[in-house]
Amino acid sequence: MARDPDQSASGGHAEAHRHAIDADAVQSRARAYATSKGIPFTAMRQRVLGLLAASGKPMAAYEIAEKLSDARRVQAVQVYRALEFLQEAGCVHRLASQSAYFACDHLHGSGEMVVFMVCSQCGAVQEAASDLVARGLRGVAKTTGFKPLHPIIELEGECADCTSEPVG
Amino acid sequence: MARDPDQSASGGHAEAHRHAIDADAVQSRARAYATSKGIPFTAMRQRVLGLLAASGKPMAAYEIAEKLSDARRVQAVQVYRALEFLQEAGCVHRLASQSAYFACDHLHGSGEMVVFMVCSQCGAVQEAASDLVARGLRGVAKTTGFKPLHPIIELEGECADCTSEPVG
DNA sequence: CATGGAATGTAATAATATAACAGGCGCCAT
DNA sequence: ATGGCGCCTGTTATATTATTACATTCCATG
Repeated sequence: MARDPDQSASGGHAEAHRHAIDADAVQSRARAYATSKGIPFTAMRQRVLGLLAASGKPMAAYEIAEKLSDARRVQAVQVYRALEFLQEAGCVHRLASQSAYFACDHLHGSGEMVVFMVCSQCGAVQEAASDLVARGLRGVAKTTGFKPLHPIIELEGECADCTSEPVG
Repeated sequence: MARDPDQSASGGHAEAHRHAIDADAVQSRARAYATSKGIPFTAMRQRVLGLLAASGKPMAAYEIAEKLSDARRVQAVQVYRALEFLQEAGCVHRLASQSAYFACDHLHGSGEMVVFMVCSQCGAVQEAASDLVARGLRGVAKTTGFKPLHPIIELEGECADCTSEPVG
C-alpha cells in the first residue's frame, strides 16, 4: 500500500496528517519482546503491526482484517489475537474512545501515564507523557485511597494542522 | 458518586460499595435541563435515570433494558435514546473503558476535567476533579498545539474498600 | 380541529469482541 | 527419531455494543 501522504494541493488535507511511525523500530521492539518471552513473532503478528505502522493512524480491528485479506480471508478473531500480543509488547495501544488500535514506536516505562491526543478531524494520534498529569492523577487517587492500575487518558479534539486548516 | 472519602476504612463493606447517589437531586437536574431546552423529561428517561441512580454503579445499556423490561420488553435502542438525553443533561456519564453508563449527582462546569476512578473488583466509580491534572493536560496539549474538546480520564484500579478487604 | 415536531415501539442490521474446537507446527525430553 | 506438549492458526459460531429505518403515537400549538 502506498505510504505516501496524498499531498494533492487544494482538496483534502486529511491524508497529509499521516505520521507514519518507524516501522523497523517497532518491529524490532516486538521481536525483542517475543524473544524475551520465548514466544514467536509470527507472520500474522508482523502483518498486523506492519499495517498499523504504515498507516500511522488508528484502525478498527475489522478494518485491519479487511486490509490484510487477499485470496484467504483474514478473520477478525485472528486480528484480535495479534493485537493482544502487540499490546502486551507495548507496540500497539487501544483507543478506548474509538475502539481502535494504533502502533506506537517508542517504549513507555511501566507506571508511566501517557496522554493520547486524538484529532476528531484527521484521526491522527499524538502521545505525550506528562509528569504533572501523572502527579495530579496519583494525587486524586491517593486522597480517595484508590490504587490506579491502568490509566486511560484520551483527549479528543483538534490537532494543530486541522486547527490551522479547517475542513471545508 | 463522588462521596466524601470515607475515613473509617475498617468497617464491614458488605453492601457498602453501593454509593447510591441522590436520586432526587439528579432527577431534578435532568428535569431542569429538559425544561431549559423545552423538551420533555419523559417516563422512559425517568426510568433509565432512576435505575442508574438507584444502582449507583455503571450498567451496560442492555443490562438497563433488561431490568426495565416487564410485561413489555424495553428494547436497547430505547435505552440508548434515553442515555443520549441524560448525557446531554450531564446526569449520566459513559465509561469508555467499560462501555457502561452511570448516574452522577453533581454538576460539572463546562471545560472541567473530571477523573473517573473505576474499581475493577466492585465496579464502583468515584469522580474527582483535579486542577493539577487539568493544568497538566492543557499543558501537554498546548505544547503540541492540540485543542482538547472532550477529555476522557479513567483510572482502572482498586478502590480503598477492596484494597483493604480483598475479594473472598 | 388540524398539523407538525418529537418521542415511542418495533424490526433489522452494523460494528465490536470473545468462545469453542479441530488441526498443524515446532520444540525438546526422552 | 519420535512422541508429547504447548502455542498458534483457521474456522465457525455467538456474545455484546450500538445505530438505522420507519410506522405510529403523543401533544403543544396554530
